[in-house]
Amino acid sequence: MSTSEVPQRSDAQRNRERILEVALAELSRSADVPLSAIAKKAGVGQGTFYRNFPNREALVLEVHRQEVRQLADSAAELARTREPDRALREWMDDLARYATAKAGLADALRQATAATGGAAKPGSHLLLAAIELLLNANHEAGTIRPGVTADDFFLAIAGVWQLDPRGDWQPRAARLFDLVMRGLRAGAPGHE
Amino acid sequence: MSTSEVPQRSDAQRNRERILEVALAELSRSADVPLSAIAKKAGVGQGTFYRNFPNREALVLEVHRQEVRQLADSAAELARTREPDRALREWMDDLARYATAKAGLADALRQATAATGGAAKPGSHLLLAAIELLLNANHEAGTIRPGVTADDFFLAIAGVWQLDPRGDWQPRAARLFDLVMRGLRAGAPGHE
DNA sequence: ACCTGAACACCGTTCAAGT
DNA sequence: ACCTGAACACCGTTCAAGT
Repeated sequence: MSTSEVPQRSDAQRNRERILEVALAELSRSADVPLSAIAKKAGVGQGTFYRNFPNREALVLEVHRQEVRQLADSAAELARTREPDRALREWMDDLARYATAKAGLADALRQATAATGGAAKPGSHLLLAAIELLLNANHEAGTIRPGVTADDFFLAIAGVWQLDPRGDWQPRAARLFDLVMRGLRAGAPGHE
Repeated sequence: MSTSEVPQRSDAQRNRERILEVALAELSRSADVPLSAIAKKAGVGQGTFYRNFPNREALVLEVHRQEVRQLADSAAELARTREPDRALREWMDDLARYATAKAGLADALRQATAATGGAAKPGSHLLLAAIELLLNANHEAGTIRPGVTADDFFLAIAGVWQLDPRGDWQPRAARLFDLVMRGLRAGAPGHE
């Protein structure tokens, strides 16, 4: 989709990039920065902002899409270069870092998708596919029980979105992941 | 606090109750109903609304407090009347029903508390204490491993807030709870 | 003591005018 | 083709005037 667009004028392209850059930084901090503040920091007028993103939701979804892609890439990379169980744990740690560093973005996404009644989150398919790589490697290695879907797993670690970025979230995250891993290992061939 | 207030004029009291009633219904549906719509449906002017709740956050927190109290009561009741493991599971089902029936409220709460940088959610202490009753009963019965705190447990089932109220959430919730229970049982004295 | 609704501020979104 | 900023609509919050 967005890769097959007509080439833009270079100044227009730079405007779009600057908006996204500023939006990522601002939304990570807080879900309710005014769009006018983002436009101003990016050095563009309101009109230019709305030319690129027709509304708040479109902006949030695009920022989210980029971030999710990185998480997916990271999962694929870990699945390729680490032992299965180590890969899974490291990716969970990545996710916890992401969820706490960009808590505002998660809120913004929830608001944006809730408003329209449920615009599918872009890239979630990509992310689930990458998680599946991690899970499959573990299934094959016998480190976790079969029959656990990427969706199951993602739901089980959803607690990361609840962690308080300003607090001492690391030990809470660690305890969550330990509990989930225990649940995944229970009944695995290479276990018990 | 709010129980030791000066008695209100009865019409004022009824106004407050009506506002809360309408707010619960509206916020359950969607987190971003205008406060003016709530005031209108409750049949009061803006001023009366703001006399009772100085801002959006105050309203959301109060509605949330009432709902959380019910969830806590339900946990205590189940802990008293059911076998430990059965009680825990039924309460999780309650929670899933709550989270899907009142999804908007959960969003509203997140927005309200995020806005002020982190107003403590009222009643969460109450809720965690009630969860502890459920967990302790299970620890004593040997149905789950010791060393799991109410906080751990609540984080592990946080996926309920991710369930789509318009979709087929029951099976997803069931799979989540099964996975969490497996994690809790692993290493329990009465197991393995 | 409590109520109402008009008034004000702020943010999302649009659009006329410019290059 | 793209940009700017003023203008408009809507919602949160306040407040003067009423009972």
